[in-house]
Amino acid sequence: MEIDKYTSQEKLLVAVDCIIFGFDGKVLKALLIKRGIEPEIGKWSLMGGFVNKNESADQAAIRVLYQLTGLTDIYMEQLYCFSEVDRDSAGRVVSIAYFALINISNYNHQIEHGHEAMWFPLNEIPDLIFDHKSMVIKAKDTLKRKVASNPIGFELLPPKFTLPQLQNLYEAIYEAPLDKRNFMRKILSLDILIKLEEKEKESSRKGAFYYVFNRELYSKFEHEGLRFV
Amino acid sequence: MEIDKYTSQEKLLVAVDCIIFGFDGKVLKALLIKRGIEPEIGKWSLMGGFVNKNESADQAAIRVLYQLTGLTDIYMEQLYCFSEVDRDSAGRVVSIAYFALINISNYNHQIEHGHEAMWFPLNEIPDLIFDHKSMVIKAKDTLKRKVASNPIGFELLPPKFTLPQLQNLYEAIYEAPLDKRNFMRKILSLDILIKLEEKEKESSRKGAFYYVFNRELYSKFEHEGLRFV
DNA sequence: CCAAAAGTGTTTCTATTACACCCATGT
DNA sequence: ACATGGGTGTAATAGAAACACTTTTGG
Repeated sequence: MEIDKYTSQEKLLVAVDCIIFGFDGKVLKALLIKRGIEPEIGKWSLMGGFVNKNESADQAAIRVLYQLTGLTDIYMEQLYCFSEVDRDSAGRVVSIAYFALINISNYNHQIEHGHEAMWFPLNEIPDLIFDHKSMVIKAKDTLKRKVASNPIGFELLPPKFTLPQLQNLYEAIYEAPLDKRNFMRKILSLDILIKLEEKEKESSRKGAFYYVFNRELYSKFEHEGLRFV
Repeated sequence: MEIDKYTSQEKLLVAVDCIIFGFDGKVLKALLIKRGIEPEIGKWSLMGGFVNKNESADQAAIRVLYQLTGLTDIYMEQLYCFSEVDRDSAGRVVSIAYFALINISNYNHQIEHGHEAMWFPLNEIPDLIFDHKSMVIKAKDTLKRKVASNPIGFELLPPKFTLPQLQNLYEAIYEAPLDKRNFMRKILSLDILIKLEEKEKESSRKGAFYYVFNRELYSKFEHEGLRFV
């Protein structure tokens, strides 16, 4: 049984596309796939799929991401709805773009999923189908803006991370160097990180202390009241 | 002739809904209409309509606004795409919400358009159909955030306005009083307003100088580099 | 002459920036 | 012993916040 009292209205195909960001310690990357269906089969593309009648766009984005990468429980946020009439050369498709932030090491483990997926540094994104390039650009802008006042950068790092790692991340997002002392002071003054006794010893002889982000400490602020950079 | 190679995919109804903000000199308001179609006919609602196959969501929003108010050339921005499966009780409709900023005196002139439209102060919004209330709330949040770093507040005022009027607007949006001297200094230091010789004499005996926003002066900054408050 | 709103400066405080050396450790 | 990246403090500057009186003019 289906209710639908809006007869004689034109329906449209509705899709989701995901800009998946990852950080390898040095540069920000986006995950792309070789498109598996016509048209434009074989070209690089964002991960996407259609929204079914029984699911919301959020649910579709989560499903698509899971089907194509096997990933669950990842940070995802609606970016923008792209709806130019001719944006898809094969039909009228409205696409709701999402951006996702993932800890890149979580995905390299499960690349065996078989899809031809590949990480591209953001300044080496190849030609993409349709309007996917502008989706990536908008996602990058939005990330840059949001990361300054929301605690979402942590989503791109492992649960335990060092301050130099966090700083590298911010430098990659801003494409600008930051002062080590000022950065440390500012981040620590927010009082949302917990310092562990343990040290990361891979990338230096001295070793850098691990920290974890503490959501409880952050939630005191709630209403976007923090400046991270 | 119609191309559409994505056969066997479910299509959905796609709509736009507009949160129209106005400012009467004292309080921020939203323009609502009594819904003219079933279901929920006669209840208060945002202005909305379906997206046709041959138009983008932006175009649909502009069209809907024109059809319902007669207004053209107004500031409008995509807010968010609402797509919960049950958001519309009469069928599966994905709605792309837009917010519009208008100079309220432009619309009071043409209220003869016959639709049962009415301005409501933002803190006196009645019950609205579907998820329209959450659209209004999100629009208000977004406006609050954007107005701090983008020169969009001016869209809510007449072309010529006084600094006290501008301050009242910011106070209404922030729901907080601002210091007159600090506000004036900050706004004028941005160097994007041009002072006219003319004074507004309605609201005080002394009269307040008119200013106009100068888009050329602003465009030097471009990349969201300004803080208005 | 008075009520009502416009306009005007200075000081305090807080946040941001700039900057250079020592520390710990594995090889 | 040395090379490598981690960790630390202080001074200068700029921006934000607090604050009260004078000006204009229509009635």
